Amino acid sequence: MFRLFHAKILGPKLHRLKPITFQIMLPPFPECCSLLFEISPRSLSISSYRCDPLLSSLLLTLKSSSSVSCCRVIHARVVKSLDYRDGFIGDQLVSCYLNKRSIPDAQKLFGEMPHKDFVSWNSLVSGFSKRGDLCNCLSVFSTIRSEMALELNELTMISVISACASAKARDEGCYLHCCAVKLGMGLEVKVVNALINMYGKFGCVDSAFKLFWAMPEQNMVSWNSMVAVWTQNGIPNEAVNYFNMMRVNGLFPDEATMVSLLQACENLHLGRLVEAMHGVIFTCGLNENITVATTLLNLYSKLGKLSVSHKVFAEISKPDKVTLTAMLAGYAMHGRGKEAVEFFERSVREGVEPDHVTFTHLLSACSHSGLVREGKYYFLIMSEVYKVQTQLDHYSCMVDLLGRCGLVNDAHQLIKNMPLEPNSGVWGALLGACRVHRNIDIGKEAAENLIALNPSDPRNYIMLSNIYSAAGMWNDASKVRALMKTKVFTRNPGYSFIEHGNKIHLFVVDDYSHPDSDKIHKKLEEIMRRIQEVGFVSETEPILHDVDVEVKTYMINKHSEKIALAFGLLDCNADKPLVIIKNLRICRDCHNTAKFVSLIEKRTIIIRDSKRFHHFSDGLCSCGDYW
DNA sequence: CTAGGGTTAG
Repeated sequence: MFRLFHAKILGPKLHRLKPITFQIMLPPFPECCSLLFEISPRSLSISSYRCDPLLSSLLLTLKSSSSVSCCRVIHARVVKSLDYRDGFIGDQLVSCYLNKRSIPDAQKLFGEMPHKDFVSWNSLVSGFSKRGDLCNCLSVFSTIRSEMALELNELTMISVISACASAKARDEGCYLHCCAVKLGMGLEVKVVNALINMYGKFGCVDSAFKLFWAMPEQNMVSWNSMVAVWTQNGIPNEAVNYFNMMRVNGLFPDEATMVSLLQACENLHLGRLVEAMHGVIFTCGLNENITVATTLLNLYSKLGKLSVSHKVFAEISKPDKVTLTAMLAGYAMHGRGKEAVEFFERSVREGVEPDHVTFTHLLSACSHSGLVREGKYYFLIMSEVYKVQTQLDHYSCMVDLLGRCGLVNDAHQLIKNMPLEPNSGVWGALLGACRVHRNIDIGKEAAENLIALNPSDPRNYIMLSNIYSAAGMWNDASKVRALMKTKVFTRNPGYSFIEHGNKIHLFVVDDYSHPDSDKIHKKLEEIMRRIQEVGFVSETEPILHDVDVEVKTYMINKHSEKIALAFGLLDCNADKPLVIIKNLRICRDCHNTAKFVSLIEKRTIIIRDSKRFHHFSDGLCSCGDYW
C-alpha cells in the first residue's frame, strides 16, 4: 500500500517561478522511516533547497502518524546530516512534536533553534492552539508581545483567538480582541472571522453580530461563521435568514454553510425544510461531500427516517469512521441493535478504523436492544483489539446495558471496580435501572451520588423521593422534598410536538392553548375511553405521595404526548406514520397508551423521546418495552 | 521564495 503525496519543489535557480506541484509515492509509516536511511546524505545537504522535498514529505506524513519515536528518528537524522536549525525543518519538527502531544520535545527543540523567525513562533502558537492548550498558547503569545512586538502578525492573533474560543476563555478572549484593535488588525477579515467565531462560542451573539456588520467586507467564511453562530446559539431561524441573505449577495453555499444549516433545520424540527435543503445540496454539487452527507444522514435518522439515512449512506463512496458512527447512532436511536452489530463488523472488514465515539454508539445500540452478550464482548475487546481506550462514556453504556436488563447488581459491581472516577452519566444509568427494577438500596446510593455531583438538577431529588415513596419510607421522602424547597431550580418543562402543514404544533401538559383545543381534548377523552374498554389500565408512578390518586390520574391523562397524539389522530394524514417529538423521556403510561392506540386506530405511531425512537404498530413497540 | 491561519460532520 502506497500513499499519494503532494510535495512542492523549488529548483536552486527557479525560486522566482511558481512552485511545481507533483506527486511522489511514499509508503506509510513505519516503512517510511526505513526509507529515510536510503536517502543519500548528499541529497540532504544541498543547502540551496530550503528544504529537501522528500524530507518535507516525510515530515508531512509524520504529522498524521501517531508515533513520537518516528519523529525522533527523523530528528536525529536531520541533526546528523543537515543544519535543521535553519528555519523550515525545525518549524516542521516542532509542530510534529506538538501534534503528538510531546511538549517537552517540542520546547527543547524550539529552544535550540537559533534562527527563529516569526513563522517559527507562529508554528509554536498554532501547535498549542490546535491541541487546545490555552495556557501555553497564551504564554508564548505574551513572550512574542513583550520580546518581539513588531513580528506579531494576524496569523498569531488568529491562532490565539481560536484557542480562547475552544477553551471558552471569555476574559482572555476579550483581551485579545482589544490587542487586535490596538495592533490595527481590528478590520482584517480573517481576524474578525476568528473573533465572530469566538464570541459565538461564548454565547455573545450580539458581539458577533456587531462585528459581522461592522467589517468592511464579508467573505464566504464570515457568512458561514454567522450561520454557525446562530445555529450554535439556538436561533435556527436566523441561520436560515443569513443563508438566504448570502444567496441574495450572490454567494453559493459550500460544505461549511450546509453543515451548519442542516443543524439549524434539526433545531427547527421542520422535516420539510430538510428535504428542501437536500435539494439545495444536489444543485450545489455537495451530495458527494462526505461531511455534508454525514450530517444529512444523521439528521434523517434523528427525524425518524432511518431508511433515508440508509440511502444517503449508500451514496457515499468511501465512508469513514464518522459516517460509520453516525449510522450506528441511528441504529441505536431506533433500537436496531442486531443491524448495528452487523453494520459495524462489515465496516471494520472494509477497513474503517473505529474510535472511542464509534464504540460509545455501538455499545448504546447493544444496550437499547438488550444485546448483553454482544455488548460485553465489545466492551472487553475494544482496547485490546481496536486499541481504543475505555472511557467514562463506555462505562455509562455498560452500566445502562446491564442495569436495563435487570442485572442491577452487576452494574453496581462494575462501577465499584472501574478504574475511573464515575461521573453523573454512570450514576444516572444506574439510577434509571434501579427505578425500572425497583432496587431501593442501590438506587438510593446512585441518587445520593448524583445529588452530590450535581446539586442543581431537580430530577435527582425527585427520583430519590420517588424511590423512598415506593418503599413506603414516607419520612425520608418528605425530608428530600423539604430539602428541594430550600433550593431554587430552573424547571425543564416537558413538551411534545408534531410537524403538520408546514407548522410545528407544540403542546405542554394540560394544554388548552391550541385553536382547536376543544376538539383535541374531546378526541383525547374518546381515545382514553376506548382503550380502557379493550383493557388499558393507567399506571401512575408514585410521583408525589401527598397528591391524591384522582389528581395524579388527571395529570397523567393530560401529558403533552397524549394531547399531541389526539391532535395527530384528528389532523394528520392517516396513510403516513404519526411522528411525535418529545423533549423528555416518555412515561410508562404514555408508552402503553400509544401501544393501545396503534392497535385500535390501526396506525403507525412514532414517538421520539430524549433517548430514542419508539415505533408503535399493532399494539407493540419496536423497543420491545426495553427502555 | 515557502512554511504559520479563520467556518463545518459522528
